[in-house]
Amino acid sequence: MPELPEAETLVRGLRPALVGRSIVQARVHKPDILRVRPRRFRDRVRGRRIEAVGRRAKNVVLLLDDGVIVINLGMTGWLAPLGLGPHDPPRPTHPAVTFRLDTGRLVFDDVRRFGCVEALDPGEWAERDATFGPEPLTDAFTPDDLFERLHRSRSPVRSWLLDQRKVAGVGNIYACEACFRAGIHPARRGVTVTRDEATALHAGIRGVLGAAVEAGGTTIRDYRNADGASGEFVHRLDVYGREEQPCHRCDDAVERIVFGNRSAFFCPSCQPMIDDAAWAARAS
DNA sequence: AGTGTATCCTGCAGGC
DNA sequence: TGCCTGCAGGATACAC
Repeated sequence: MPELPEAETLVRGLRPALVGRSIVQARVHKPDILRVRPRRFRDRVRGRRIEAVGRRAKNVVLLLDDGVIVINLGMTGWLAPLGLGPHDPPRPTHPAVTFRLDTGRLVFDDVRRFGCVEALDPGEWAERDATFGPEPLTDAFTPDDLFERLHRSRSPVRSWLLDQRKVAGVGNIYACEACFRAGIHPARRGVTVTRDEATALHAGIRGVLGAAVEAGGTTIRDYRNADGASGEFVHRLDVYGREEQPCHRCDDAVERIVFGNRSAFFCPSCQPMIDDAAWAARAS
């Protein structure tokens, strides 16, 4: 569920509550949320101090005085700071890991348990960090770079955008929205995207992610920020979840198709399909 | 190598 | 009411 804007919103809410706190002990309620045995995990985090709270791709990153906790929220994961501010968020319903702090506690709550909590040493974290593509809201992400790499791929653009090694933090909602903003059919092969279209896609990705961060993310069903509040960007989506509703640009009906086992939403008029044959004809 | 599919898990909505 | 199917914001292990 959470993509870059949702993880970023959560991080911004957690930061003031968590920086400077120490982890007294961790309790693992659902061991399948870890990648190591619970005992090993507990040993790695016990007694550590939280120096900083950040985000990389869709992950919440707790920088410790010795090591790093990386939390992948999966589809339904969120972090509840309890006893750390004036108001508590709603009570977690499916706690997977609880960090008992010197003051209060932090609960990783995850209904579907697709999330993952890891305790890495600095070297392991550097390795992991290097597997992610550029952060789309930083200068490391440029239109030229996007074009050069996308143009070499035969993947559908939507699928390419979901690959965290290509661009960090983009998920299904914002991939669909960015394609709409750029006028690119989500199933078009990367190789068919022109330099101008890649520039528009770059602007679309940045625009939609930036606006969604400002709006506190998108709540379709489960997403909650650190206060337990919903994300308001759901009201500003152009195509995602809007099957059969009028396109905000041309009034035609938004369509839904499935590929890569996931729904893609698009406007058939604003985002015409260009397949290999059409691409060949256009190139000649 | 690079793409596409199936799968992990739970909850909910809709059809009958 | 209850049972069934399909669907969900992610990531990855496989098949080709």
